[in-house]
Amino acid sequence: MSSFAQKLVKWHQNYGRRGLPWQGVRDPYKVWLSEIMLQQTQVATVIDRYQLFLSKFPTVNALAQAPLDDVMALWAGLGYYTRARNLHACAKIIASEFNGKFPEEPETLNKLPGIGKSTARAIAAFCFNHSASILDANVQRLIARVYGIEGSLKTSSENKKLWDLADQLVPKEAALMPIYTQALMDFGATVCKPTAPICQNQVVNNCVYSADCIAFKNGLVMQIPLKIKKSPSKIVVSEMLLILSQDEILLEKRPSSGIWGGLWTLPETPWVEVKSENEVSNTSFQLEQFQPVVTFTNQSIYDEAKILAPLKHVFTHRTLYFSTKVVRVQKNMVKCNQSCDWVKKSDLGHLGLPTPIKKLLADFQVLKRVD
DNA sequence: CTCCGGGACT
DNA sequence: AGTCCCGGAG
Repeated sequence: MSSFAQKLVKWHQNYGRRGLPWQGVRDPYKVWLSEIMLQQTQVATVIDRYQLFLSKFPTVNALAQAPLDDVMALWAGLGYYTRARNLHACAKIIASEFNGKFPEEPETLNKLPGIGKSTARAIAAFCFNHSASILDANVQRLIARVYGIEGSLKTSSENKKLWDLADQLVPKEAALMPIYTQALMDFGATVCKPTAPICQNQVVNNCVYSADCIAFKNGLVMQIPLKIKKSPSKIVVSEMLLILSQDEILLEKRPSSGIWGGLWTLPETPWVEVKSENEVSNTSFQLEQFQPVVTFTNQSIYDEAKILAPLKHVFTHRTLYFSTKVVRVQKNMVKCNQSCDWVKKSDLGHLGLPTPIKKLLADFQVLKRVD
């Protein structure tokens, strides 16, 4: 075994994370689900949702047969909703084309929707002892530091270098692949962290790679991996309508792609870009901007509605400010198109709602708080 | 409050 | 290179 893998596995025996519900699991369905959830999402957030998801959809066939809306509802709040749509699409393919059994080769897994190269290898390693390395952000950071790779990890040459190194470091015994792969993830998450890695602690630096790590020996740990400047996010403004009639609320189903794709939101105007935060409060909207989705039989219903102060929500590279008009109506005072539906307040829990909308409805006591 | 981290897809 | 969200850290 390479000394790298040896050290890592030994470290994991003593200090690896314990008690996570997907650890030690070899069932490809469960491993796949956990890996997709853990993409871009922290462990603490995933734990409960993973259990909930499995209790609702115990098998890949159960997931494949579920309506997409049910899957979206269960995913709501996790973010990156393309993952949920791909998850459902992938389950259908596994059920129909693979007889409900996940393929074992990373190359085959990688062709399925939502399963990239690294996730494919994680599934293959955990479930089938496949001897190929994962390369998620944790592993990239670890290898880049140990080998002192100072340039951008995004360039194709540096990226290839990382994959090559990662594969060279894999243990020879295939039976060690599950534990080694888990160890890679744990080490990046708890020792070779993006901020405050263990080796930067002046008192106790017990990192097993300190003697080998080029970044550590050259004092470059915090410079690696090179952080790319992100382009400033645009500021957009919108207005939403909280339309209530008795125990029902009017919601709009968003198109399946784009922001909050496939989720249910309040009817809203198109998002208007403004140049600075100052312009947010003096951006005004008109009833016509809700067409063709929603209109009222009487203009005054809109004009006289109470308006709530703008709320802020930050995306990767959009910052949204949305104000909300609250309208209480009879249903026949509203005209809406196909993308809208009246939903009973008691049914809101079954729908996929974006986090800020959920929060707004909870604050407005339309939706009962879940936490 | 602001900032930052984290894969797949196009 | 740009598009997708959220929660935790600071």
